[in-house]
Amino acid sequence: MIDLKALRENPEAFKASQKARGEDAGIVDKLLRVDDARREAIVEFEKLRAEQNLLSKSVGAAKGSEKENLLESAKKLAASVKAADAKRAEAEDAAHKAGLLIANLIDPAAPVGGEADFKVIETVGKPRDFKAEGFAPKDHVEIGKVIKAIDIERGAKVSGARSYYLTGPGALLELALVNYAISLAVKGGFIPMIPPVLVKPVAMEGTGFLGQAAENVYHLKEDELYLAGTSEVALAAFHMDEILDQLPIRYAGYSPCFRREAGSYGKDTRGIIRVHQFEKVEMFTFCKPEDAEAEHKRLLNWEREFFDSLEIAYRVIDVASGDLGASAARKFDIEAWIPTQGAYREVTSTSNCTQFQARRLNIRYKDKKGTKPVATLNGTLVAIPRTIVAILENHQQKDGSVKVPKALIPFLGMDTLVCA
RNA sequence: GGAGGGCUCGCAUAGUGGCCGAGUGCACCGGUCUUGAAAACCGGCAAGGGAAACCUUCGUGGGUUCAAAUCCCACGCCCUCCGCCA
Repeated sequence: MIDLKALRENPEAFKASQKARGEDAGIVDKLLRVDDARREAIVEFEKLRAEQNLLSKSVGAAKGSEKENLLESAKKLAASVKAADAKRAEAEDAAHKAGLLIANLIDPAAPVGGEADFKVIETVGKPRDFKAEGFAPKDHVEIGKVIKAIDIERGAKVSGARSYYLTGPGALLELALVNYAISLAVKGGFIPMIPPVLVKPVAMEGTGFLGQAAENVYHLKEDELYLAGTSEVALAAFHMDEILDQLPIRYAGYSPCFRREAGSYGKDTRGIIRVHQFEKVEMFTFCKPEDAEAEHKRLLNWEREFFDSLEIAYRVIDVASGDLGASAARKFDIEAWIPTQGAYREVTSTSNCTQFQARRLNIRYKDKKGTKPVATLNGTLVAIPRTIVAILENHQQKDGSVKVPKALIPFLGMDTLVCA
């Protein structure tokens, strides 16, 4: 939810933000109108209600025929109070619904444009030169078969397209990555969490996933629950309706993630780059709004450290306005080099959601001036399938085996994944 | 799935139709006293909207009533017992 006061004071900023996202700017004016109507209805109702409260009190004190007379007018008043209340409820509902449609105000520092208009902030490491080493790299599907780490055929047989089994070394690799990521997170002061992934509409809506992103969410109609696409949902909602007194609070959530991948037909159909279910360790921070920007950099740095230690070339991009989620004011992605694609591909993503989610979820803190929504931020520490892709492809050797990056060896218990 | 008990301002509780937005204790914050602390005493202390008057909120949503924390209905959550499953 955006700040309605800020909207009233500067609607142009919100229109510009909507435009930069490639979304409807007209809903800004519409929201202003319904918000006016809402406030009018509230004033009208409160006026009548105050009158009724007064009158009611005098009824209790009165006696005899005076009481009869008072009762008479009180009854009439009760009817108009009821009507005004209904009108108020309707106006509030309309304003609330209109409010939910507007995405978070974009950080003016974010590059404006579509998916392709990102800015490269930094490129780290050099893509490995397989030509110089004298062999052509295999893609992760092939390597996965050779070392028996990934079984996509059987994944499709059992669960359909975009499903897979991690087998033997693949399964061990996931566990090692998760343990490594969690150990780093704990060292960094994050509280590790294993959150529910089955969540209520309020959590989904509060984190901004029921707008534009709704088609990518699994919905269990029978139970009116959703399968979350990221533990961000349950971590954000953890403190719903609370007033937090020590900030920042940092959690590292480990959970499965579910994505319908609607509208991505034909994209990344090979391998495990884009799948319906995967595990992820996600960082999540609640902090003061004024600390959010610095915290965003911190989350990015933790992501960077993680990828540095996997010895994989990557770049960091500043995601363009048109490619931001509804909740994000700004987003940085890490893209790892994928040799067989000759391209950098997204492996992590960190978003500054400013006070947008906290306003919807009613998560606040107190300072001298009053109670205000906190800021929330999230960032991927490790998303398993894409990280496995990056490791297998970047660390493959001529003989078909895969070298394990040093940092991961203690967690995996071996330094090479060999051909089965 | 069945039976019962509960849900009030951080915690514990009081409150069975108007004097209740709501008392008390603990915790917390400020002050007096003290070398300092404790104790004692005094004051403050739920949230939201509003410039204010005032309005809203006693799990949630409906209803009855001039008036609901209080009466009625539905739902949610927690606890106990039974059944079922592990």
